[in-house]
Amino acid sequence: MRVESSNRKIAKDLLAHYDVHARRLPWRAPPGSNEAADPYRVWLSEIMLQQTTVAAVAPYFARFTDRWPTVADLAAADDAEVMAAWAGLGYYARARNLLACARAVARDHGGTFPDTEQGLRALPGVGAYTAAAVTAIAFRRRAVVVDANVERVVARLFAIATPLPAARPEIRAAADRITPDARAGDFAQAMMDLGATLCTPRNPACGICPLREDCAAFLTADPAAFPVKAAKKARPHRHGHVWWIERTDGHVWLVRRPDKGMLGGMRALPSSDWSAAAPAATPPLAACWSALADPVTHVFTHFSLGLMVHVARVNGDCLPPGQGEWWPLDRLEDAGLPTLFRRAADAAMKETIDDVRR
DNA sequence: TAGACGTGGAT
DNA sequence: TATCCAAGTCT
Repeated sequence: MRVESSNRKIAKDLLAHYDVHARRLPWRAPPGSNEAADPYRVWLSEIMLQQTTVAAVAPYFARFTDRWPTVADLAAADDAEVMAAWAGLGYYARARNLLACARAVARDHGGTFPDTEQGLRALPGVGAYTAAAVTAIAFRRRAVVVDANVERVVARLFAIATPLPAARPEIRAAADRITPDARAGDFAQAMMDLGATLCTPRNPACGICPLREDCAAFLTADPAAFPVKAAKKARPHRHGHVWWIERTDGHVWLVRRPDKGMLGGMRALPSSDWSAAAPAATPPLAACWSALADPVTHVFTHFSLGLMVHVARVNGDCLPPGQGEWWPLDRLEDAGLPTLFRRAADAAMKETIDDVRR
């Protein structure tokens, strides 16, 4: 009985704090308003926010909802336009699944999102977290929403010493116990706001935390030590080559990467495989190639990469092998290149300018 | 189930 | 500069 009331107190304290301090975000209904959140906007925001900060998402969310205001609009969109609009946000499988999901909703669900976790979970790109979040936030049904914020807050509230990821079942059970029957969506967003603003990974602001007196970790010497995490592996380095083929009339040769694998489905510069041992430089076509002095480097989640940039200028008769397109240099931003290739392009174009100066 | 899968900001 | 990390999902 005491435990149960303690769990209720956590939700009560947190919701009271949320009613005053909720962040105003473009995909949220205004605070205090009783208007229902649009499932399309909630879903879109949840996909964009996966492993991605609010600050990074905000401009993309604005552009997407402006250009495709409804799930039907998005379902009818051109693949290449959606992929280009996603460029720079990362984890491009999300964009491919976003389109597949919108089309599934349009085709199989009459343009209306399923309103249960099970129904949502069956959609492409919708996992346990997103299904629960949309259920709770957009449809105002009880669901246990567990993301990295909730994991951290819960691990601290109950001083869970089991390291992640083994602690997941324990954390989920605890999250279930403190999730209220009413306002589960607000509760989930309140937990995430708390994790993002006060109960942060480092230097948590325990002094002003509304759950301070409910928190077991606060009673320890180092609340930030929770959640305990397993050690990480070192990040390997890979090497490769990238080819800047510029036509004298101001176009560059772009290809589309295969749907599977790194940067799948995105426009790109032609490049070699990326491997631990530096591969030999075998250009895609015969031309007068010059290599830039410094490689373009980029750090991905599971490896870092250095690409040698090779530049060639060719005449209008040239046609590189394989699938690709000549893209006008003066609107290269519209090509939607992932950051790695955008940097390689910047380096190649800077070199070209330096050449002209010489 | 552990690894693949991007990016940029904070420290 | 190096490391961590953010509203995870898929295989």
